[in-house]
Amino acid sequence: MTRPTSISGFPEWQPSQRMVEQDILDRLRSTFELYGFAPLETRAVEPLDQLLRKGETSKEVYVLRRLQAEASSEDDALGLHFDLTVPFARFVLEHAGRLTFPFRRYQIQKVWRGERPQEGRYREFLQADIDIVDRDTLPFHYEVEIPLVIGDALGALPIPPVRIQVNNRKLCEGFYRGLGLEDPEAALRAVDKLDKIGPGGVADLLMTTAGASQAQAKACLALAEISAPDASFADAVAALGVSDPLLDEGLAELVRVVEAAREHTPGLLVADLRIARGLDYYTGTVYETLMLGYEKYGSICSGGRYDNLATAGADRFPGVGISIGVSRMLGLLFGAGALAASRQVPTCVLVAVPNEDSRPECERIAASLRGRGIATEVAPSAQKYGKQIRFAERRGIPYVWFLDAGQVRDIRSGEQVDADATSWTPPADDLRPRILGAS
RNA sequence: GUGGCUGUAGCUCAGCUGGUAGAGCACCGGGUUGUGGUCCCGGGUGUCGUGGGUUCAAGUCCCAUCAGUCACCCCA
Repeated sequence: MTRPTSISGFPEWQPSQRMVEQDILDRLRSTFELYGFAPLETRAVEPLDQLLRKGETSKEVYVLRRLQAEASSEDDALGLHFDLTVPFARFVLEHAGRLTFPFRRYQIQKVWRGERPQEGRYREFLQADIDIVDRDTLPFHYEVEIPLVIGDALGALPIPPVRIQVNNRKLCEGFYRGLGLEDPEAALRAVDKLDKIGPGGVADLLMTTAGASQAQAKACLALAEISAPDASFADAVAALGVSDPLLDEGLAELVRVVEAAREHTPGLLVADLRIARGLDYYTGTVYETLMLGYEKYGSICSGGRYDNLATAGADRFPGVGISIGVSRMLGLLFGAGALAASRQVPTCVLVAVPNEDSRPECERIAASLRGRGIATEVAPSAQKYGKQIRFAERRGIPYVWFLDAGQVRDIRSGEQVDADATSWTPPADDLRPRILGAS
């Protein structure tokens, strides 16, 4: 049989990496719950029409089909969800009667997209998503809160510092409207490419795809180039001399987001009027997040305000949410050698086995340590002690227990002390694997 | 999904214009009838991504495919 190989876009971490991931998920969960978000898991599949409802390109959705199924009815076709926001919107509509609003939930699950994989881009990946929805109307202050939660959540991780870039759809659309542009959506898409194709490229695109005149393109670019860590961006926008009610509304909102973040975590957030976001369902604040030093990898966490995602008949559930690309974040940092676990296994203590007759006694030692929360395993065979120490060393297990000597050895320092299995405790730092990264 | 680049040992790589594979590190065994990491001696551990083709002969040339990566697209 030929050796199996990996499948493009479906990453599998090594156990030591999975320990890092689990640690990170624990911390995210902890922060989310600290803010009162309730856990939710939705099924992996949604009806295809639900998934494609919001203009998603159908090509990137994996469709579910049984091997034996006849190539027939596409009405009941199922697809794997490509994000957690759309399934959540469906869940809210379906269970609105049982939920209390405003409803805030976090959801950490795999999602699937049929895109061409690259570094940090996968076909199966993990997202950690938070959303707040309310019935009929959603107070604006939740758009202020979301980036603060994320700032805390990411700030508690052993990753480089992050910068959340924020913009507001109302601001952009109001500006474009005030400018007299026909197609604000096209203008947004063009402006979004500023980093990639530069001002000249964006100007061309604005004129060819958004029907902008040279003057209008110039104004759009001037807007897009505005960026500030505080409310000063509002003056810069005002100086462009465009007036529109929606623009004013967006400006006021963005000022509130920026100022609140400045108080909560200075340096966390910056108003960046080039941020557009491809998704068309955003209607207010939009967020993107870069890791400092890893800007070229793009956003690891994005989201925004949406007003029409969870809507059915007269029921409207506007929401705001953001999603951390856990797999992307980890993949990039693993690849850069910027994140690792201090050992390959959870084991803290290896009990050396002097001879097989003593194995039961070794197991008793191990049980005693485990009983006090110390991860312990017993050596696989009664080899020479050197070999057993090596077994521990190769896995990064910090301590080896010697039954006959009644001692435990820190194999990193070589320090060996008398120890009693009913009372010995390792330093807190050694109890579990440490995560080595930029924290 | 479209196009480009890459694919040799666990890792980093060498292998010229075709002549059945090498280095460093890692790893394994021994020196050390039992407390490792230094040192000494010994060991290549490999379907040259995979499958075809050309050839007397393919790691090397051709085709396909898979995987990785980059750009487009899109986005976490």
